[in-house]
Amino acid sequence: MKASPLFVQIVLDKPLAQGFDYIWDSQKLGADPVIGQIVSVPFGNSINIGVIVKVNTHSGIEQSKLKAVLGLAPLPLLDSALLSLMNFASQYYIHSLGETIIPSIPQMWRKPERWEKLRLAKPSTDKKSKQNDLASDSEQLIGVAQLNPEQKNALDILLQKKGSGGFRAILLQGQTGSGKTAVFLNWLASVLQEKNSQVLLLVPEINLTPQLERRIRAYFPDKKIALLHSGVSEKQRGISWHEAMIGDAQIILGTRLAVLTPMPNLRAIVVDEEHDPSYKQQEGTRYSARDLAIWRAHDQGLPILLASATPSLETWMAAKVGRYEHIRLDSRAQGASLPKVHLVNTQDPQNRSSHSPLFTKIVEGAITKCLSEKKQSLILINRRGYAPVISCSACSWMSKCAQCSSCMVMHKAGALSKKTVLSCHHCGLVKPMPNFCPDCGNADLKPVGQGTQKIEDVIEGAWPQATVLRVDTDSSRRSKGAEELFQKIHEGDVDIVVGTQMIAKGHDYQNIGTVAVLDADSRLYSQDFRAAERLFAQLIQVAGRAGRSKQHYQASGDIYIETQHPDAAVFQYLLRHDVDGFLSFTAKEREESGLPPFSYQGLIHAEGKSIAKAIQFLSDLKSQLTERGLVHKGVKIYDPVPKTIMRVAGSERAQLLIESNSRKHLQELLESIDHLLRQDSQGRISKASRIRWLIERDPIAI
DNA sequence: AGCACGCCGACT
DNA sequence: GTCGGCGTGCTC
Repeated sequence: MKASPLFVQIVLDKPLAQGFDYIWDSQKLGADPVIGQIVSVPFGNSINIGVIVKVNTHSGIEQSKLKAVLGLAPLPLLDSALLSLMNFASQYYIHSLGETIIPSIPQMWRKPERWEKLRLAKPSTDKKSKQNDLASDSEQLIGVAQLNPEQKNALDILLQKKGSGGFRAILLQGQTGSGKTAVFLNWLASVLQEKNSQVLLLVPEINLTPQLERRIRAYFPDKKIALLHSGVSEKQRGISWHEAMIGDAQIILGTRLAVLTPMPNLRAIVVDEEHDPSYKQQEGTRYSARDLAIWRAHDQGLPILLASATPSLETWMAAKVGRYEHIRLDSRAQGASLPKVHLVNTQDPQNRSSHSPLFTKIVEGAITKCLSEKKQSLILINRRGYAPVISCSACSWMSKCAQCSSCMVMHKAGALSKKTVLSCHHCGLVKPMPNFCPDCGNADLKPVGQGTQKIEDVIEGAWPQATVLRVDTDSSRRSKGAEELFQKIHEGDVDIVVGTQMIAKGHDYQNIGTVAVLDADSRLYSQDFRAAERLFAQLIQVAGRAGRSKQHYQASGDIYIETQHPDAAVFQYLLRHDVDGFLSFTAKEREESGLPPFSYQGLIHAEGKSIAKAIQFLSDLKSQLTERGLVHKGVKIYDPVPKTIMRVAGSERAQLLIESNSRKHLQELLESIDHLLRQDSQGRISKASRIRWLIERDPIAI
C-alpha cells in the first residue's frame, strides 16, 4: 500500500456536473482505491453512495474541506467497458455521470448500512434447481430441427462469422408469428455454447408477458437467467443484477434498465420489438436503451440483433443503406395466415350502431358471428375509464382537473375506487363524482365520450349471453395483475375481451376470431410526427393477435379498424400488411420535411409556476444562444411553445425544440445550453425565474 | 437534489 | 413576540 495520502474523485447521484474529492485511507479501508469501485461517502449531512472515477495523489480542494471515504461496497468494480458506456450516456444525454450510474444500481446495493450483511451473506448456490420446475412447461420448444427453411436461413446468416471486429448490427424483420423468437433463441443458444459467455435480451415493458420468460427457461434449462424488469421484486432484482455482474448468470433478460447492467462476459445482444417506445426512458437520464445497446455492442465489438415486425424508421433506414444487415422472415411460421383487415368508415351513416356511437353494425356483426362460432373477440379502445369527460347540460362546465390542463375522467364504481369518481390521468388526482354541477347546480351531468368501462357496459347490454372481460390498468390492478386476466382468456371462459393497447402486447391468443379497434383515429390527431408510425406498429401488432392460431386448418381471423379516414396512408398500407411500403412512404415524408431520422433533435423542457414565465425563460435562452453565436448553420431553434398538456400537477410547462442536420452541431449546442443554464441555476432550477429545466436528446414525443 | 441559513408576513 | 414562507448558497 502506498504511503503518501491518496485522493479519489467520486461521482454522486446529483444533478451536479462535477465529481467530489475525498481522502482515501488505505489502512482503514483495507484496500487501494480503484476506478469503478462503489463506495459510501459523507455528503452534506447524509451518507451517499458514489463511484470512484479518478485516483490522485493531490487534490485541488482545500485540505480542511475534504472528508474521507467511509466504506466499500461488497461488489466487484464497475469494469471499464461499463464505465465507458456510462460516460457516453452521460455526455450524450447531458446528465451527470453520477445520475447516470447510480440509478442503474439496484436499490438493495445502494444502502451502505446493508453492505456488511451482504458481504457476509454466502453466495446463493441453489438457484438452478428452482428454474427447472418452470422448464417443464415446454409449450414452445423449437429446436433447430423444427425451424422452417426461412428461419434456418436466417439462423445461418446469424451464425456466419463476419470479419474480425466482432461488431454487427442486424435487423431481423418479420411479421408477428413468423418465428423471430425461435430464430434468435437458437442464435443465442449457439453463442452460449462458449463457456461462461453471457447474452443480453432486452424486451419492452414486459411485466405482462411471463410467456417469453417461460419459453426461455424451457429453452435453456441449464442456464442461469437474471431477470431485470419492473415485475421483479426489489430484492430479486438486486440478486439478479449481482449474478449478472459476477458472471454467474448467462442470460440477462430485462427491460430498458438492463442495458446498463455490468456483464463481464457479454457476447451478444438482442433487442426484441426494437421499435417499442418503452425503450426510451422518460425520467432521469432520458436514454434510449436500444440506442445504448447498439453503442455498447459497437464499443465492445459484439453482435446485436434488432427484432421487430414493424421496425422503427431509424433502424429500417440504417438497414436500407447497409449500415445494418437485414434479415427478413416473410411467412408465418406455424401455418397461421395473415388476418384480413377491414376498414370500417364511421362516417358512413349506414354503419351506425344503435348501441353506441363507437360501434358500427359491421363490427357488431363480426362479434355476433364470432360468438356463434365459439371464438373470442378482442375489442380495443385506447381510453380507460367510463367517459373521458363529464359536462353540464345547462352551463358550460366540464370536469377539468384543478391542477392540470386536462379533463378528469369518469370512472364508475368498482374500478378505481368503491364509488364513482373523477380521476385525472396526468396527476393522479381522484375526487368523488359530483351530484350537481359545481358551477350552476344543475343535476344533469352528462358523460361525454366512451372509455373501456362504458364499452364493457355496452357490450354486456348488446350480448347479454356473452362473458365479457375488461383488461386495462384499472382492472389488472384490482386482480392480482394482468397475468391472472390473461389466464382467464386462455382458459376460454371469456367470449369478449375489452381493453386498452395492453391486450395487444406480446400475448399469444389461440382462439381469436375478431379484433376490433374502436376509434383508431384518436391517436392520429396528436401533434407528434411519429403518431402514424406508432399507430401503424400497434395495429400490425393487434392484427398479429387475430391471425395467431396453432391449428393449421383454422381460418385466420379478421381485424376491423373503425376510422373516419379510411383513405389515410397508415390504414391503406395496413390493409395490405405492407410494412415496407409504409416505412418507405413515411421515410419520404420525413425527408421532405427534414424530420428525424433525416435530422437530429433536442428538446429543452421548462416548467414553473406560470406558463408565461416558462415561455419567457425559453425565449431568453433562445436569444442568448443566437447572440453568443452558438447556433451553427443547419441548426434550427423553433419558438418556445406550451406543452400539449400545459399544466400538470400545478406547474405549467413549455418546451423548445432544436433540430439539426448535424449530430455534432446539435450535441455541441446542447452542451453549451447545459453550461449556460447551469451558470444561473441551482441543480436544474434557474435562480432568477425559478424555472425547472431539462435537456432531452432524441425526444420521442414532441 | 437536499439542506441549512437567513430575512419578512400572520399567528399563538 | 415566534412559526414558517421560500430565496440563496453549498455540498468534497
